[in-house]
Amino acid sequence: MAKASPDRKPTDSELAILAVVWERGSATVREVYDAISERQEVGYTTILKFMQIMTEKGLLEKDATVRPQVFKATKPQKQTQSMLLGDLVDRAFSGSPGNLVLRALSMRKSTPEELREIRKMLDELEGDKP
Amino acid sequence: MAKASPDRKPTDSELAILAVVWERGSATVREVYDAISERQEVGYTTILKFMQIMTEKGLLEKDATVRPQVFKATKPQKQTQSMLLGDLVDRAFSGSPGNLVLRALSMRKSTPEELREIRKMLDELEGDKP
DNA sequence: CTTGATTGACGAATCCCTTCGTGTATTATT
DNA sequence: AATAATACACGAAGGGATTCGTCAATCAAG
Repeated sequence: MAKASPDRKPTDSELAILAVVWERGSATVREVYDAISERQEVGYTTILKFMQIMTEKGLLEKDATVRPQVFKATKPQKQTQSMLLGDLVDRAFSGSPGNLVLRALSMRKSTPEELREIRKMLDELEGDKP
Repeated sequence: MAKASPDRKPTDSELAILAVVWERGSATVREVYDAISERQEVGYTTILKFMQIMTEKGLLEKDATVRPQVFKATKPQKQTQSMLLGDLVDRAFSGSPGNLVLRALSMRKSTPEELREIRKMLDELEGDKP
């Protein structure tokens, strides 16, 4: 069988598209275009081309049986997030996730609920080690 | 005066070089080359070219008065880390740092000391809000 | 069934990252 | 000082990411 691209990291532009698809579960080219063009000046065919390439790469898959064909992500958001994070940790944080977490927290943008969530996660992690 | 690139995000290769420079405080081309070529097959002139371009971009600055010229980073590591993190949060985590932190923690690679550090940071953040 | 508007496929142009080859300047050694 | 080794500058090639223009296919109205 033909080997696709061995799990490359999506580019910034590709991530922008993935974000829309993840949020909606699935999306047509026009839906993605509408969402992105709110923030950036970009052409419809540009988005289309990207989504075609992403389909070739295996980042998206399309259902061509329906007319405005709908795309969905082949990999769940969480998995891609983990990959991206691991990459950043290795490359910019000396392989230390804790290091990264500290810096992320110091950005002071987390809501109280999030902080509570994080604390709960900490409890689990530490309780894990009796 | 000529406007440099307005704080672009360093590429992966540039980050690899920055990592070496940050760790040493400053470094010559050969030092960076030695460090990186331990892990990757790469040419000396390739590293040199990168460091020249990075100097043009303003990522590095060099002291050319000494003979094996020494380079150092123009921006502190923490600042670049924050930029990279903010970028990733916006692009892949819906702008929610807490979201990112949770996922980073779930990677289970943090040491107990790091977890303690993180808890301390949490305490500060929550205490901050009387 | 025509016609106008969307949608989809393709190819080409451009830009920037990445990688080296080559030639020159500088330092070290004898 | 002569020669070898190292360091530096410059330019150019290769490739992938981006961006669009163009044209064919499909759909919605009338």
